[in-house]
Amino acid sequence: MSVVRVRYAPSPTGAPHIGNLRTALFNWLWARHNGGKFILRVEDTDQAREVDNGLELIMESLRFLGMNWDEGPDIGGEYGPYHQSERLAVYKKYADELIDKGAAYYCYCTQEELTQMRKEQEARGEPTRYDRRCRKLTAQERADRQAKGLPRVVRLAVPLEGSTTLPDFVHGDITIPNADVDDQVLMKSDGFPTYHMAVVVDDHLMGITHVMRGDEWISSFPKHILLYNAFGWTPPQFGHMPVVLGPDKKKLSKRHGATSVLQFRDEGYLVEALVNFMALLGWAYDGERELFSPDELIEVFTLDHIHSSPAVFDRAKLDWMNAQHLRSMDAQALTERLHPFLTRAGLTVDAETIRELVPLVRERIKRLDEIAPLVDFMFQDEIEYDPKLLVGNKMTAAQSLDALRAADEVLGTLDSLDDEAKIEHDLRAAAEKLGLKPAQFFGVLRIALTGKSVTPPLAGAMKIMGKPKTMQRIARALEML
RNA sequence: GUCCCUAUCGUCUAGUGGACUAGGACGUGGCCCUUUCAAGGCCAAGACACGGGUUCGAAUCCCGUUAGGGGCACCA
Repeated sequence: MSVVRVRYAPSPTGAPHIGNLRTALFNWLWARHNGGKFILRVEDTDQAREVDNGLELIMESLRFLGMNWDEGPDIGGEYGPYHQSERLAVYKKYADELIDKGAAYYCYCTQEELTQMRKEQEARGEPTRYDRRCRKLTAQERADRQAKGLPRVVRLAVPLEGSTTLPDFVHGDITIPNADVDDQVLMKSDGFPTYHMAVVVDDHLMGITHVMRGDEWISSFPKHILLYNAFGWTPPQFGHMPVVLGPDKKKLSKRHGATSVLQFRDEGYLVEALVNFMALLGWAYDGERELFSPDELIEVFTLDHIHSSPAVFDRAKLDWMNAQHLRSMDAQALTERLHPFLTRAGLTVDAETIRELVPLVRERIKRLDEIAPLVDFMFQDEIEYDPKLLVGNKMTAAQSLDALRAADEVLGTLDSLDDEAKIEHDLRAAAEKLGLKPAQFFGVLRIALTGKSVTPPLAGAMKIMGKPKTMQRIARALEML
């Protein structure tokens, strides 16, 4: 069996969104599953649409997701160059070959002629397509135009009869009458190839074995197969991936909020979760198991389970999945991931302390960025809160006072607050002695210590804050009561 | 308009003619646990778009209908 070679071939028009990257992921998984090659190629044949840092954003997204490539514009490879704009001579050569074979022809129609033609077709209620007038040019007419040096494009001479069968491993074979296929432009008048020309030539030259691309390409699929036929090349295996939709069932776009993985990364989603989630968008293992590490995905990913219908991107499930990965993650790794999110929130916390924070927060956050508001009180010098909160529901000020005094006394006798189990035990005993429910007792203490009604467990928090800060907060609360 | 693709719980999906009174997960509701919040456990509601065939038998095959989506560029 020949080695699997797949590619991700985006055009550098901005940060790739989840939909594009999901397709890239399928390619990458397939390459890794087979020990094959994953190639990054830049489809920059439209100068007008290009964005300056487009390629950089694409590479950054891929790197973040851990999708490493074996050949690409930055690292080269034996099939380079990997920028289509640097392969112009190659396309020219193959276009000439098609002309020589009679499988393509020069077209001298101007933009104006074409729009005029389409307008008339529309008026007559006909499908809009090139009417092949230049294909019908006589040798004399052709020579005349050539002599005048008129701008020209190269068009594919689609067979007038018959039909073409498009082999697709996700949709199954699709057969299209050739009469429905337009004489597509292959080479633009500026010497650049169109997507159709470049993709076929490059996939063939680069030895691509499987093409997985978005569903939106299926309508130009016939042109591609026809081109392979015209060249006498064997096409790679094709699979068109279902599109990813937003919650409104429309194709995912910026309108739906975050769509770039870079944004997701900044919001505190884990690579592991993002990869896991994207893999399950249009692909399933067995319908039962759905939590996978990237390595596990590589192992179990196969083409036969790719869906043919579109999938809606469900943020709630991503959140759940992120939380799952957060919990199963190694403590040290989680510590490292959490660090920047604390720093960014203005909290200076050393790695050792974050390590202690991990068991306190890992089951309470769904995203990394949720850590700061959860633990900030431990690192601030002063906390602000409404003293009224010190008296809980169904409690009197006297009871709160008793609770805080008891806590002050219990904690005060301890050398340090390092023994969480002991603290908890002693505090519970104190509550019982006062005839207070744990919820009431700890509720008051929680406000005194944190200023919030929702926090991680108190014993763990006190341990991290240390005795002086803890005692000082209780004292301050006592003053306010 | 025309060509093409798609159609199982709200969402992601399992299902490839009989094991389907259609399974799992997210979400939702309830209960349990509980130091708040989570997490966890248990339970519940919830789907084969519609209509025709084919077949002893259809979520599964075929044909229509409907509804979504995509294309119809010297854009990818």
